[in-house]
Amino acid sequence: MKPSDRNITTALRRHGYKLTPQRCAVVHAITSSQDHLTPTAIFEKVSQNHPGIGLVTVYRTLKLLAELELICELHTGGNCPSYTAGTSHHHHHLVCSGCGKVVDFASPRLIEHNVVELEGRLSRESGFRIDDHLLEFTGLCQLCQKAPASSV
Amino acid sequence: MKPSDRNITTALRRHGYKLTPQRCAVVHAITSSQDHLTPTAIFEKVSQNHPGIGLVTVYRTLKLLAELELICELHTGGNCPSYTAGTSHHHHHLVCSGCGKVVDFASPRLIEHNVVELEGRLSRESGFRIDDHLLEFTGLCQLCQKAPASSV
DNA sequence: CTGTAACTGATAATACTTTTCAATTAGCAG
DNA sequence: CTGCTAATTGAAAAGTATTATCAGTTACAG
Ligand SMILES: [Mn+2]
Ligand SMILES: [Mn+2]
Ligand SMILES: [Zn+2]
Ligand SMILES: [Zn+2]
Repeated sequence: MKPSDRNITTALRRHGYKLTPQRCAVVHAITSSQDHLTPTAIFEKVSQNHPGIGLVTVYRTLKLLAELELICELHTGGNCPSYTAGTSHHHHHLVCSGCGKVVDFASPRLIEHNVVELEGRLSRESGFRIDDHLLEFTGLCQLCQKAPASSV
Repeated sequence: MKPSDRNITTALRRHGYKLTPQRCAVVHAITSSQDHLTPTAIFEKVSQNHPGIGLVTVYRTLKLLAELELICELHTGGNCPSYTAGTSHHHHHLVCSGCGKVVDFASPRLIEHNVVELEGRLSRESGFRIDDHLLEFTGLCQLCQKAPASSV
């Protein structure tokens, strides 16, 4: 077991969760890759050394690890696609993680300027051709701060 | 038909698409709301004045309008959830819209500083309690710039 | 060891989106 | 105005992703 694995597994134990071979396998699949992996990709990776593991268990473990913030989950969990008019002007989003409400805002020129500069640097370093950027804030809207989240 | 509707419908015609009542209804549902609406919400809204419309048609129309960039689609279409180790340090993402590859990067202190300032302002203006932010660039990785996208 | 609550995996259920295809229709030519 | 035709629609089915149920198994505290 690699040290990076141990960090996570001991954290699991510390939180009172049992250390099953399945959970260890999922952790190892994640720590042993540089990439962001989809649940299915992780399942396939785990299945090699641990045939018979259920995809369900992979989902459960990922959810658990992400909740404990032991792994990085990409994309704000929110209900993914939603649509609105007025795509014309470049803008960004403030998303309520309670009810899903979205507020559009324009980011100040200063930030946009810095971001464009950063785009240039990242592009040079990574070889990506960068087309667009997205600045997104997540939090709780006024209503959801009071009431416990009422979901969409 | 509101002027904002007309903008979109004439654009549709200009691109050679037929102007069906269903499409007009979907466009109107979107332009007549301030919010970002999910496909289902749009379907329900349209169904009121246009019972019998198929959910399929709503999906088709949304896809069309988004492709023509006549409406704003929230969240980078990408295959939503993916996981990686090392959530400890705050970082951001560079995502390939061709193959889904994700590169992590730390944004420069200058940007983080500006963003925190912006958070304060947005919070005051909107009443949101802001918990986190996400800066995401989308583009094409080196491979996908050559080969036509090979999907995940 | 033993007991038990936590955990697993097969299955089913749910949810969301796309495909298929026969019937309908928008919009053009005449 | 017709009449034609390719585009479009909607019902149904299929595909895909995720979650719930539940009987059997297992990690681990005592
Ligand atoms: Mn928007
Ligand atoms: Mn990451
Ligand atoms: Zn809210
Ligand atoms: Zn790529």
